[in-house]
Amino acid sequence: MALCAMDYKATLNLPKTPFPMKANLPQAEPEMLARWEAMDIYARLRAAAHGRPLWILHDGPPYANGHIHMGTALNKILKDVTVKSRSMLGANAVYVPGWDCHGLPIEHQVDKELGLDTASIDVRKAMDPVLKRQKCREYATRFIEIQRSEFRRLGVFGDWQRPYLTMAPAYQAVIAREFGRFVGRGIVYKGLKPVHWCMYCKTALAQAEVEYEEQATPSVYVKFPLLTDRWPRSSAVVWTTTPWTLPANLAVAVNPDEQYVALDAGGETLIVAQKLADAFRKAAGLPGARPLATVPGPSLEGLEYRHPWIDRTGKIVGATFVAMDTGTGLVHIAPGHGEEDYELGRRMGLPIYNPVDDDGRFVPEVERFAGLTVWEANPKIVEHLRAVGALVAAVPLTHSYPHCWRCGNPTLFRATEQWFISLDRDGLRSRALEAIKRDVRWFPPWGEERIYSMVAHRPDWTISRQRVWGVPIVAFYCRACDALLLDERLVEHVAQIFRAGQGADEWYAREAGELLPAGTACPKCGGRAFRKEEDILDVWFDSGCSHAAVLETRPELRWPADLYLEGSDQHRGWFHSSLLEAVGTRDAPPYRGVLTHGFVVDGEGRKMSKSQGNYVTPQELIPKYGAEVLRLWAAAEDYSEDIRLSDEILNRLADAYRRLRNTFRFLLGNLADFEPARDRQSYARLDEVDRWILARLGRLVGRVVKAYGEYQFHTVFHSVHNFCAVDLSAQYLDIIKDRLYTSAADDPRRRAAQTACYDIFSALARLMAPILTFTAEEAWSHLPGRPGESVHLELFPEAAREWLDERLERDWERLLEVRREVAKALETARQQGGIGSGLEARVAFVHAPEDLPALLQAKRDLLATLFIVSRVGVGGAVGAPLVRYESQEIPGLVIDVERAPGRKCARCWTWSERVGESHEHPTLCERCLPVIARIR
RNA sequence: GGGCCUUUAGCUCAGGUGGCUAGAGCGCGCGCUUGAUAAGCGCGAGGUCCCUGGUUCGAUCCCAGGAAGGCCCA
Repeated sequence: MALCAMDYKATLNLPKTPFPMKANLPQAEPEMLARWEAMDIYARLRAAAHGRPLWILHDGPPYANGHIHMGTALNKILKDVTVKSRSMLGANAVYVPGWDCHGLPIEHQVDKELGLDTASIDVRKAMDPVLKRQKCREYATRFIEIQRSEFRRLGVFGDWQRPYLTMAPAYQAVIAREFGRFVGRGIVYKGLKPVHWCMYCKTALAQAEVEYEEQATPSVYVKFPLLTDRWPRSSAVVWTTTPWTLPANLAVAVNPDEQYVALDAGGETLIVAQKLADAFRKAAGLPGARPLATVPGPSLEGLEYRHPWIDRTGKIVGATFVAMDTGTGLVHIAPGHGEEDYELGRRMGLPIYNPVDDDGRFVPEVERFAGLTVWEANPKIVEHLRAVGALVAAVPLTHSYPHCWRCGNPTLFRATEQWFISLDRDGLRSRALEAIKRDVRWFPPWGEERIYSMVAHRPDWTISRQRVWGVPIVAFYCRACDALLLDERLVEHVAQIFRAGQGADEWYAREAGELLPAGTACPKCGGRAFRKEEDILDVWFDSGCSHAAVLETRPELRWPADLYLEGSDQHRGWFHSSLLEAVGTRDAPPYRGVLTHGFVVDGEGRKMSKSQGNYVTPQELIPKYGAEVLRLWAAAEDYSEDIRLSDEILNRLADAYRRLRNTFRFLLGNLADFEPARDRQSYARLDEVDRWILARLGRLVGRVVKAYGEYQFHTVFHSVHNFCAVDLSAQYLDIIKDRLYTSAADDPRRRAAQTACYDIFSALARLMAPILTFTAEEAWSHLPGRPGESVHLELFPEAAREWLDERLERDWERLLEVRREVAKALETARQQGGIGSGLEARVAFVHAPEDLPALLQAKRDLLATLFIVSRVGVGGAVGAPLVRYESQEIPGLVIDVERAPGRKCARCWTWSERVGESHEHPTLCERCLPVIARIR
């Protein structure tokens, strides 16, 4: 009895797999995380990699404040991809994450919670420091917990049980000890430096505590009489918006690259920049002032001037920072009141003069204005300038000026005592510069130039902060004579106390005498009573010590690290502080390589900001796309530049994800009955198309492994995705469907195709595992045979030598070109309604140019399969075709398309003239008959 | 304002040392298939290679200037 058409379907080997098409990532990922946790994947990885060469990515600690954002997510994903890929390349890639715990942002949050963030409260004295530090510690701990679970949710593997924390007592002890090492090198010093100062809160303000607001100020043009007879009654004219800084004036700067003019202003001579002369004449109400002479900037340098009203002289100096957009091109320099002034003053050997006290009042030595606050003094100084004839003009002006974020009042820039590490006293700068060039690889290469010029031009490292939440600067003062007690051995002694006890809290819990070795005496006066320094170390010093506190102390790690991997802002930050710390104490950089990535920006390339409304967070995206799509995003983008993120981008990546997942699924579906040990076919028994795809796979493996080695993850993604979409889905898999489905299950040629599918799947799952961490694992567990317990414990695949067959690749490259032309010919026939499926067609090559006749002849038996049509004629035209197609791409190639002769086989859907030969199965073709016979 | 960097189809990316009708995948449009089916296949339409000059027989690629954007300083 003949089977009806529907029943033949049951005789096919259609794909079958429990690996679902729909990933349902937001739900599935947490289950996978639980599975990894249950098997303790990180410990398993360590055990598996035991004895392999160490490879260390040292984690730059994120700040333990707030939830993670897309930037931190990107960074951690890139680190994870790096670590996982190194592991699969054969290394023992240990990853210890860490957190940066000290510092102002946390302390300020705690101040707020405690109600200490109001004006006129000295935060250092407002409460018991030990108590406050406890609050800060709790705050940091809270966010470490939050961030840890957020990072783990991304699928990042690492030693999450034992991360490093800069607030751990042992770490704090290392910070103190490292500070001591700098002391031992003799390059730690105390000096004056201008900082933002709030005279109402009576505190120094960090950069982050300053807000810029519009403020109305008097701007004045002031004459500084020159002591020269080059011009009659000449004066340098400066312009300033802060008249109160004039008492501290010690120099006047000109730009050596600019031209100046001497203006004749009714018997006196005024010197201003040529470019600003017109604007000056207008502002000064001197339209008639005529230029007497042009003077190059450098010829003004060295001239002496008299202070407008104070009995002292100063000199004109050159400075390239003098701008030509406003003012007169001559800048009044007060080294105690400005950053650039300070740097210039130091270079010129000027004193860092600050005549303003903590209350913002002039000190007694300032005649006329002593006791006045700078704001009270401002108008009086202008008046006085007018009285002594030094005022050329006063112009009211509104400009942005720094204000205190706590009390909202305008701040002063005022020199205060700070601690520094000298960059030049012991050659730290030059050693660091040499290390940058000689000992470190920078990815991308321009990172080298960037950090090089920063180190080359930076001022001495200011390491002090006037705060509580951090590690103290371990120094003492004699109560009797106020002498500074700063000694490496004393610092080390204190560091031991930190290590043995409650970390740096010991500093605050103990008196100086309990911190110093018994019998310590002042070297100056022999006094035995001391007080403690109150400043703490800058957090950049803390994190800069991580190489010492982590790499050197953990037995599973190694100094130096192989790689630091952070955003490009860290050239100024952690890369920089770590380098200075390590070179300063160990004469070598803490890393062999530094990789940087750009910043996350929106779809238009603009920075993300909450106020702009283009800000998205991982917490919003993960429930929608799953962490896997974010991982794919991090890997797909070229991170050496800015990384764009938008709905369209994520949707495209979700599409790409589906394609990759479906490729896995299709491969697995066709491996359902494949037992590698039993069914695997040798290379020699594979079909030609199988050998071709393995050659392609070999190329892919080579390219991808190389790309991982060079951290070129976007190349990995694009290569694999292209392979799946083109080589596999559109070509190989489409071609072998017929063989897989219609052959007898154990037909060696079917097993041959499965052998190729097995190798392809096994390679793809491993190649993508560092990126598609969840999906590769899920798919891997469905691999027939006995796959390892986790794909992450595997190594990357290697291409078998026999796979590479250049002759085969060349032939197939050509055949696939022809295939594309056949597809166009079929499409033409389809448009005319002549055929639907390609199997309804027969194609014939009417003309074929050059190499093609021989090639087509040689491959004629596989052409129908390759083109997925029912018949192919290579011997010229036959009868009147449905369509005659002349190729544009391959000139001279002419293809006829006609309806395939015979009837459609009910089982394999191929058209054949031999359908109907069997009485038992009148709807089957000659190919299907023996298969059915075997199944019976 | 200064230093470093970026700018190739709607999106993500390729385009060694200057020379082709500038490529790929995705997306989009139109078909096919319904035995990868909330899938698969085919065909097709998309680009003043940021702009302006210059060098050159010839520039996406080299040089100069500019625009937009990013990071870090000021």
